[in-house]
Amino acid sequence: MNTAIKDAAFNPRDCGSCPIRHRAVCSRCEPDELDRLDAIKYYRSYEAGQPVIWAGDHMEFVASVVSGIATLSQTMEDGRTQMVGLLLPSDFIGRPGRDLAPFDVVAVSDLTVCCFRKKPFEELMASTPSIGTRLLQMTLDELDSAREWMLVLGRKTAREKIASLLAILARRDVVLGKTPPTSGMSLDLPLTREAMADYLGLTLETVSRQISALKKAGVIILEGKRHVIIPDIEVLLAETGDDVDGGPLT
Amino acid sequence: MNTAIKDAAFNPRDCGSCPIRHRAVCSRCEPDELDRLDAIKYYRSYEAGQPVIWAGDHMEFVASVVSGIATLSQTMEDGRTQMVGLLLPSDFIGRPGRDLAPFDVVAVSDLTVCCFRKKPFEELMASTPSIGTRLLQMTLDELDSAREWMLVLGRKTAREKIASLLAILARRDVVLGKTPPTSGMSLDLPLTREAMADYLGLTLETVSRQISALKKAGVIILEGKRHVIIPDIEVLLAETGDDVDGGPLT
DNA sequence: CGTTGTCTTGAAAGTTGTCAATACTTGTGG
DNA sequence: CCACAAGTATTGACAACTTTCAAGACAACG
Repeated sequence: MNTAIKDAAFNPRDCGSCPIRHRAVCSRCEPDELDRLDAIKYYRSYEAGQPVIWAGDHMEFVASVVSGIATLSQTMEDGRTQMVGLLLPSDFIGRPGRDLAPFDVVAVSDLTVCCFRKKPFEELMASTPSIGTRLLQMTLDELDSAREWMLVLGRKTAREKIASLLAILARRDVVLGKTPPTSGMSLDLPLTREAMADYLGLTLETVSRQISALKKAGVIILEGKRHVIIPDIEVLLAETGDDVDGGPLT
Repeated sequence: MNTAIKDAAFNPRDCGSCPIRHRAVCSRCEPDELDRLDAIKYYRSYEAGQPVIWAGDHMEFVASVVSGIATLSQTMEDGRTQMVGLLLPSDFIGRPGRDLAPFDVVAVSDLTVCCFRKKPFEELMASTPSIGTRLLQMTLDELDSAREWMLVLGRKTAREKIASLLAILARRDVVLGKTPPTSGMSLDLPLTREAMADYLGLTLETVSRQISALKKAGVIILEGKRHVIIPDIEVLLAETGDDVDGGPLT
């Protein structure tokens, strides 16, 4: 709750100071296009744990994640759930041209999103190629990572799954400049054991056991439950089962 | 091989008679736009089993599947492979704006594709909104189905996976008008047991056993190895583990 | 008619899930 | 300030499911 207020510290009316200005769906817009987007945008915040959208809901808006983390997931009748996406700042929520949400979206941390009413956004997109082009690029990237995740879900062992998740989180922190890709780097887990299990297609007990196993093997060091130190990044990458040619974390 | 020749029976220079004209990436093009696409297109055929692209290759073209079936898949160093897409007529291969292929593409039946050299296609896309718009729509659809498949891979049992695959194939035949969605409908499996296993994240032995189990339970009837009769479609859908509200095969 | 690729089935082993008990952390209220 | 409750995480024992290894059936093809 405090976080949400703090995160809204930039001027919510000024796209120029927006922290996701250069990566979100609007990143290719010219100043005049940005003005038109500005006219239909509004911010919305959710507390950690709150639902943003339920599968089957009518979507009245599309949105960009400004700060915080949300998950995209699917739940079966008997309660089994599978996460199908992790939404980080600059990621896009919703789909122009469809009005029923196919998946649940839940805030896992305090979350602020920049919403656009769907109808005006669709009209704007039709007249503004730079939005559609950027959205296509983002969607193709997401499709590639969904397909990479299918390999993890379908073919990797529990231990490889955990190592893969840690490697992904490490790579993301490096890309965002949070830490250099050195040995000895550390990272915070943004997810509970249960959320990790939902991401990886495992039970939370198996997640816990495999994290303990990686700790016992010296691949990672735990500080508390959520902070991980990686003594040797290459050792971690070797545990993912992936090809490691072409250098680490590229 | 005969198939490839037969499939090329329509005039390959006339987009008007193209069997995927109304569903492929070009489906929204006006006649003049089609002429420009026409100028950079060429057909290419592959025999069943042949590779179309290897992961890591430079992509010199993008393409639409005209006839036949191809798979998109990923292989680990030790040989474990996961299929991440099934490419059917009208599906798009390749990605504007990237020149290394992220996945292997293999023809599983005789295959004919309509290729566009990548550079000219990208230029044309920049000046022809109807292509980009259609490609965005197709990519969003593929992303949704990739995410649905993540639930299958991560959370379903072997039996549910087989039932889900059969349900998908049945739904596709209904949508294409090959058969009405009646009880007693039948379908041909376009994949070997091994390819099904790669799609479902199973071994081919488990695929075989679960097909036998569904047969023994009366959910399906086998005629030969590749032809399936579905006595009661709702019984099959119940085996998928999915919610079946809202009518079958919708 | 043998070869090859595909498919089925069995038995044993291994991995992961299930059920259960316990510990740790945090926040609330007495 | 302490006690308690709730949420989160760890660990053990056992069960269940899927894989692995192996043998053999079946069909297509030269």
